[in-house]
Amino acid sequence: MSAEDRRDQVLDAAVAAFAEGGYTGTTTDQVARRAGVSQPYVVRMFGTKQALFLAAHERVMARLGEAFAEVARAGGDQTAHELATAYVQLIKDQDLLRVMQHGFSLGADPDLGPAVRASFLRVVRQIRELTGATVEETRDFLAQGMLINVLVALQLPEHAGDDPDAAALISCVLEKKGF
Amino acid sequence: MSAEDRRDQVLDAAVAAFAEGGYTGTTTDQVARRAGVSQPYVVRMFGTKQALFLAAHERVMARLGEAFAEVARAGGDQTAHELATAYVQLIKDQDLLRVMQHGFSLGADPDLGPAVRASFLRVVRQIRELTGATVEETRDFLAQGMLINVLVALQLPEHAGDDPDAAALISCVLEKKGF
DNA sequence: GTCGCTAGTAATCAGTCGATGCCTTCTCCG
DNA sequence: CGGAGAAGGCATCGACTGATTACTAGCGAC
Repeated sequence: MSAEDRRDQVLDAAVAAFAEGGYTGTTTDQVARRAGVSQPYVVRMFGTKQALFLAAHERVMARLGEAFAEVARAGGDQTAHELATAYVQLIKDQDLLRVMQHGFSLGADPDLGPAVRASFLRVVRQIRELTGATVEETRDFLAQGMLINVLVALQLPEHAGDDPDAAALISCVLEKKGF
Repeated sequence: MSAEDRRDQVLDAAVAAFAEGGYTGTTTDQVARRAGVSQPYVVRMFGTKQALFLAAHERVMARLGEAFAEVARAGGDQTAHELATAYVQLIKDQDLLRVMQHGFSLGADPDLGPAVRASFLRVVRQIRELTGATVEETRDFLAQGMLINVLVALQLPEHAGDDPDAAALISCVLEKKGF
């Protein structure tokens, strides 16, 4: 297999593996097994585990950026609401959301922190440019997104049956967004 | 030292240690060193590392609940806004926020997931009871809180100088809340 | 005084993890 | 054919980690 195809394959595996387990909770061997290659090969392909995580995280954030850009190309008139719907659709692949969420927890890491900050700000800037929203509107948009992140990361939708309050909150947050 | 005092001391150390590093990224030895005791003692005191994290997480969420309850006792008339201010004041101790944030990423863990879900829902229920807010108002309140969590976890306030967009977002989110 | 209980440590074990070095296999080009 | 380079695995190392066991010092009761 060509190096580039293999790299993509390993990155897909890395996203899935890091989604459950996070950075420190995932081993390079788990990534390797998912990708069907050996653990040393994964390490050497990216140099270090840090670089592997950053590449996976970068891929996730890039995918989010592409999804938003596509909404803009479609060119509706309620861009903010359409972005929200696109976001909810995208994160039906919970792996994306989980890797992003784990990234948020790495802000204090001296090596990974700057990279995750940059990715986050890139998306924030993109949202503002696409919607032309005010800072306050951007804030509210982001806030809803972060709440969605937490609810899904907590697996509350899966456990909504256990708790009526949880069910009410979830349907309220995700209503009319096609979750 | 009495067992209870020592336990409190270790729990404080655990909150600080887990705040940076998260669950998998923190060793029981790091907790022990912070508390000034030996690593085996920490493990035996709580049985397992999981139980130690749960106790630390529980303490953090309990502290949050107490802060909210105190606002209710003070008995203002703009409870929601006062809760928000109390929240921002409380999480000036960033360790609390970080442990909470790390907890959110553990929702998929079969052992820790149910506990962090329960703690989260307990706080949600408390907010609704204290403010008498509608589900939508509760959602918006929570959403702002989750955005604050992410911004602080990303250490964006510390790095606001690097990026004008970041600075605008932060001041917008935390304005009038005394951060 | 010594017995028993509590707080706490030192030593150590068995497993795990990221990383490195060396070998093999395949393919393409001359 | 032959060799050079790329793809990829195997063996292994050194450090780390959670947990267990055995031991010691202090202290109140009888």
